[in-house]
Amino acid sequence: MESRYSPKTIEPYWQKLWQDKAIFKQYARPKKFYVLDMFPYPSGLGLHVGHPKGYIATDVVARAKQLQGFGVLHPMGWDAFGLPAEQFALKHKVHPSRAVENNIATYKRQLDAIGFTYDWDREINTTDPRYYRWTQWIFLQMFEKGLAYESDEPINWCPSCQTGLANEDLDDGACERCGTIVEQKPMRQWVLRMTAYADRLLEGLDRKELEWSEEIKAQQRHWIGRSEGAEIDFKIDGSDKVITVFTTRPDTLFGATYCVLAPENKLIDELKGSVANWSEVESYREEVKSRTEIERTAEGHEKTGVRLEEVSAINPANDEKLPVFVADYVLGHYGTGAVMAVPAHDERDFAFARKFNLPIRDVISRIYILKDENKEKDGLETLHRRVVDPIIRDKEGNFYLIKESEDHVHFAGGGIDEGENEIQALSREIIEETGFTDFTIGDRLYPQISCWGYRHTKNKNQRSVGPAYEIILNSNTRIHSEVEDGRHELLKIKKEDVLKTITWEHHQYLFERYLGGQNAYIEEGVLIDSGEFTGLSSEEAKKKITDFVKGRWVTKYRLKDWVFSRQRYWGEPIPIIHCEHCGAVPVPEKDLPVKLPEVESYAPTGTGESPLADIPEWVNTPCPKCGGAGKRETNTMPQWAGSCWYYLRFIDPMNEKSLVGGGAEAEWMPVDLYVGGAEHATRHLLYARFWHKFLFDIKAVSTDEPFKRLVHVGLINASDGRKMSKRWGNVVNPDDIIRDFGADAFRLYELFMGPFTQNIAWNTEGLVGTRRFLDKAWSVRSHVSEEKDVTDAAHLEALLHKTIGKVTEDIDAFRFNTAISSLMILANAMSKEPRVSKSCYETFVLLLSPFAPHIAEELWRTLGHGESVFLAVWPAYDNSKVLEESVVMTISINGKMRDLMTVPQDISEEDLGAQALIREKIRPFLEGKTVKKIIIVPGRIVNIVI
RNA sequence: GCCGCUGUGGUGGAACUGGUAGACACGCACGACUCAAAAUCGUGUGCCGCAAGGCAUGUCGGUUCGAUUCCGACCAGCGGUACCA
Repeated sequence: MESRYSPKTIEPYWQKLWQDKAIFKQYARPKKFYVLDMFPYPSGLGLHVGHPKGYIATDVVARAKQLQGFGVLHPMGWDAFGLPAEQFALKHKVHPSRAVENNIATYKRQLDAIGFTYDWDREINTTDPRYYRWTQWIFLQMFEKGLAYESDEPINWCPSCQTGLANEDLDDGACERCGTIVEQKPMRQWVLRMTAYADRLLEGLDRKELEWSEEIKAQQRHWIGRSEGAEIDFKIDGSDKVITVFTTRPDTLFGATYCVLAPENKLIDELKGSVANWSEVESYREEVKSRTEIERTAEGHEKTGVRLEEVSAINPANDEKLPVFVADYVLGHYGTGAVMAVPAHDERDFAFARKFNLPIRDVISRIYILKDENKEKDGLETLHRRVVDPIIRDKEGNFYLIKESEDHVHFAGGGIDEGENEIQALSREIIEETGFTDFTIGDRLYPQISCWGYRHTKNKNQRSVGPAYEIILNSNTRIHSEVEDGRHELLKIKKEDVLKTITWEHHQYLFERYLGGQNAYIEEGVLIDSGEFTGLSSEEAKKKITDFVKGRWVTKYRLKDWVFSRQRYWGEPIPIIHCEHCGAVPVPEKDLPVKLPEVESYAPTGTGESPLADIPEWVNTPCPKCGGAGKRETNTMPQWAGSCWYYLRFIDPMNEKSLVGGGAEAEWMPVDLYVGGAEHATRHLLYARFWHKFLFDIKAVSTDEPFKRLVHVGLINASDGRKMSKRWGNVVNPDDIIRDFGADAFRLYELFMGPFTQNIAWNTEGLVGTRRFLDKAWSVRSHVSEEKDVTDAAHLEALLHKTIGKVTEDIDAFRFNTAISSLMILANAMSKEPRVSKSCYETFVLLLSPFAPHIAEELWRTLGHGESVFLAVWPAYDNSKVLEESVVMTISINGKMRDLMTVPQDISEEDLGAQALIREKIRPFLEGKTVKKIIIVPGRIVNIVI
């Protein structure tokens, strides 16, 4: 054995041996474990130190699992179609296939230097025709089932990248690659009906066996954006046309005071003849069209719109005629592109109504149920009462008037009597209760509030509901009132103290909303002023009102179908032939793959057509159905297509009969552990789940969720906190780190830096720590006794077993940083011992081996083993060896640590308490105090309460 | 705005089901070795204080004998999403 640890010599040696001897192809074992990385997109820049973090983690797990007796599948491949590769090729004037080849070679060399267990016999490359043959095959299956279809809807078009994009490819309305703001461009495109799987994609997330972080699940749920609601028809007055609106709140239908159509809504064109101000409407629509999504949102949600003069919609609930507007706050692509506006209960409608001076009618009130003794009593008559409350302030708003009665403090409101309206009742109540007569009635506040409870003065249940108004006192003119009789007290309270002073909860709420300014009440509650539905809860009313107006209960999604064609060269050709007679005809399976033709120029055409369209000898081909003249589809698939199913191909990469053989598929699926960046939450992971569920439906796979456990890796940023990028000149190359510190120190450091899922800044200085640790682990080898009967000190043995437990658990839980720290503690302890037993050191080497495989293999062999350490067996944990005879206990006074005491493991509680009290450090604290209680937590703490 | 996550020494971070806050590591200081330096080894290192002791886990409250951990309100940062009816 070398006396000095030299990673440069041992690392390439063992890497070669592991490959040559196929150490990591123990596939025949009875238990399987499929561990997968999100395969890289090989860019021209090569790897930086941030990239391998996830790969190192899966490698640690793969090695540990093999030691624990599993047959482990741990493959690697390349995702290489798509714009980045094509743009790199254009810039460097090489063919994309050449560029990809070179980039892969660089990546592979860099990865191999880190020492991974990949089975390169299973390497796949999405741009290889033998691979994309099956990507095309899956597309054809979708086409057969009607899940792939052509559409002419406007799509997101990036004028700089010259291609259409899916919704998922946008970043704040801009192309996520180049930052150019996208346009809406109508063009023919292929679309995958992902919405058909929306519910199943949601459902799958709720499965118990799916071990995914809440974060990613929440992101996917949000992206799918399922909402249930009603489609309700509003007839157009004097016409047979209807406006169909979508609403999640049919319970607010009686509060609708107008309708809004999205500018894109085709119904507007149909109404052209009856719109009096057509030119105004038309110019508004033009204006909206010219503004991008970004501009629309940048305006701070300021509402704009135009009324369709002389058009009215009829509210099917009460036959009221409502004005109709066109406004861009209603989106054309969601729901039905039309809404009923209920300003009292929707923020956007509220803002629009205020701006355009439209009526606001509240039909939902918040319920307050009085507490305890004031709860409604069964079997009593229930009174329904309309009330109104004044919020009375002086001119300056310095103080507010509140009434104190019996044991409550509240606003001085009261009931509305027969024949009175709100304003009359309000005026009367103010004068009666406060005596003030010179006041102005201000804003009516939202919402009305219902207060339900038992009134013992009447021995009845009472449900009162009503609005509040702001009242401004103009002068001190007063007359005789209840206050003067001494029955009540009138309090003058400063604004900031009002909330504290009021005792009725519903009046507190009222005042809070008053302070918050006028806004819509968007929560659910109980219906008011809603005809026969008055008094129902929102929940009850939703379906009843929908039925009443013959509406349909429907489900809508935010998720859209996946725009699947790109007008670029470097992608999988879509295997379709267009024929004048037969339409879109699938390429027969026997003719797959449709190979991407070799071309001189693959730059985008600038016409919105794929460069493939310029190659007549490729495009022109007979129709497979009728034999007539046909033309190949010239659009290609998006970058994400190949990654939708690659994990299946790893299982059976050479199969020429099917994408994956059934037996092998059933043997290895699902993927037990999948590790990759969180940035793929709504694209790759959603797309792949969609394809997988489809493959499950056509019985190509046996599971309907592909990835059992998903862990997302935290990013490594540059030391300046920014992303590592050529642009900032802050990129650190793993080659340099491996040259200076060795691959093992590099692997350890990547995982030791911090919690695995957390983002963190790179710091090369930290590497000396993990390197020193390896040096120490190496030097301890010279303490190892060659004699058989040497036993370790008791504390070392206990520590060893603690470490076995800790490392085993931590690897499972992805707590690599603390696993490594516990290995450091063990190494430090061994280095202090003059003699360490061989078995102790061997166990240490085994525990270290997943993290630092090269040094572990080298040390293992010097201990006299002829076979690889990775064919050995993971050490077993013995709990009985962890317990020591004596234990250190904390003595604290009132929870504060004061002293430590070493006692035997089996000491009785009485002895413990007694001994604690007479400790030298403790006694001074007890002087002149009484000991109230002594709390003992065995093995941990004695707490003296004084 | 909404959803999710995170706030602990000079730095990265640790703390199991509420029980010694700061493990492990970096850095720094001092010492040993050396002609010297690097490397290595040893000792120390939350803050204030000579000390006894006090103060400390984003802020303010609460529960508890005892809170980084549980509860409530707030503040800050990161990520996702945003006029989705």
